[in-house]
Amino acid sequence: MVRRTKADALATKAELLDAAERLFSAQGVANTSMMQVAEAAGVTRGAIYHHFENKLDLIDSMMERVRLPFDQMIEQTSQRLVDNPLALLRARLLNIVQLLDRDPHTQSVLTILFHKCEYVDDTLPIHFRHLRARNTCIDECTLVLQQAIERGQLPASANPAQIVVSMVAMIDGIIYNWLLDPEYFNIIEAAEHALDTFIAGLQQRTSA
Amino acid sequence: MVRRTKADALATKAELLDAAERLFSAQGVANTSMMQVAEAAGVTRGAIYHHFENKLDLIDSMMERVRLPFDQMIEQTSQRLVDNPLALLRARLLNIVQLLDRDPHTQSVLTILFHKCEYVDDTLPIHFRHLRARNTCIDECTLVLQQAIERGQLPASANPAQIVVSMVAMIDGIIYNWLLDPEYFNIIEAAEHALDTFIAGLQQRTSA
DNA sequence: ATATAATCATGCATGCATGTATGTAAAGTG
DNA sequence: CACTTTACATACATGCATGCATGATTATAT
Repeated sequence: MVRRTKADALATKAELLDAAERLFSAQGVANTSMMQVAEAAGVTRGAIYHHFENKLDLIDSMMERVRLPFDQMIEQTSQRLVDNPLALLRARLLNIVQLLDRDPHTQSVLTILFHKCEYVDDTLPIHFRHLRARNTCIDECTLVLQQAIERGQLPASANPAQIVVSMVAMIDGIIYNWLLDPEYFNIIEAAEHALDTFIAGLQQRTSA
Repeated sequence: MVRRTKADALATKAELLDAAERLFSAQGVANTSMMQVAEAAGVTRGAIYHHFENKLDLIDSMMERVRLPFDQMIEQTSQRLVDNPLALLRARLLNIVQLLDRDPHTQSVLTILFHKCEYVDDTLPIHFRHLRARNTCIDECTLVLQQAIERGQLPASANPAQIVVSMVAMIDGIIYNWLLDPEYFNIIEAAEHALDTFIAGLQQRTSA
């Protein structure tokens, strides 16, 4: 087989990305060779170098396909909670783990980012995507928290930056541990319990 | 130089471990060759293979030197808080981040475990050490929480397993993010704030 | 219908990393 | 003072993985 049709080409490209996602999330990035990816996709290495410049470009394209949950959080959350900032914040953070719980692609990609990819200079563009998504998430949460303070849901003495660090760390930690062993606990229940308890603590400190 | 004295041999072995710790935490494990480690320690690769079987043995020996904070937590915490389980739990979890904040070796090793080491079959023995430490930490915290319930600090309806997942995830997330950028926030303050707020939430739910 | 360009396969060159085998000179041992 | 072992250095063999260059064949455009 040579020169398949344009639609076929797109199909093989997608299969290459699928294979990369599977292998990287299963064996690790550095531990997976281009040859393994090609074989898993049913082609040779030549096909990869036709569609992608190199390994990093392959990874980058693979990431490009999925919207990281931190990104998706912002647009997805309903607007009708705007008069209840604290509930909005809770809903948005929960949306992150809900997306992760339901979408296998997100699971694979986040597994790669958290556990199957060394954080080194070579792979910096990969992690930039991760960091950028998290930073916008942090900024967004900070804004919502300030609204919560303005509306009296939290005391004026509350430190939004400090609170956001705690809440994002909580979600990150839950995701980190759940990806290590998804059978160990239910991520939705864990996130709800953690968020609700933490928010309850914030509100108690309001009245204190 | 050939055949230095026995004391010198121990010194070079220590320098090899130091070099490995520095390079692995800076460049990643898979991205660092035995030659780089040897050069950084001022010897050749032959020296490494004399002291260690292979790369994995080198990493394992490097980990063996430090006690992971989750391990250290158990023995270190004072016993006089035994009549206040909740305070004991808080102290123990805080001890983890305090050790991390103060000890550079712990910082390097945890950086490797969290960010500079792919979680793959080849490096499984490495992560086993991490997981084992965390599991004993979880078990210990669960016990303390049950005591807190018995003493009425928490309602009988509280789910210790659920609470532990949240608290450990919180600490994990804080460590994870702090290691990414230690300048971004103060880890002690963040951990205290997160723990206190969460515990306050637990207690509020007690009275509810 | 012809020229062009796309889609991949194949082969090669190169470099790097690992592991091992061997050499060597001094330290340890009696 | 033998002579054995230790602590490394040096050298080699091997295997991969990458990147590129080229080839083959057909879709596609004009």
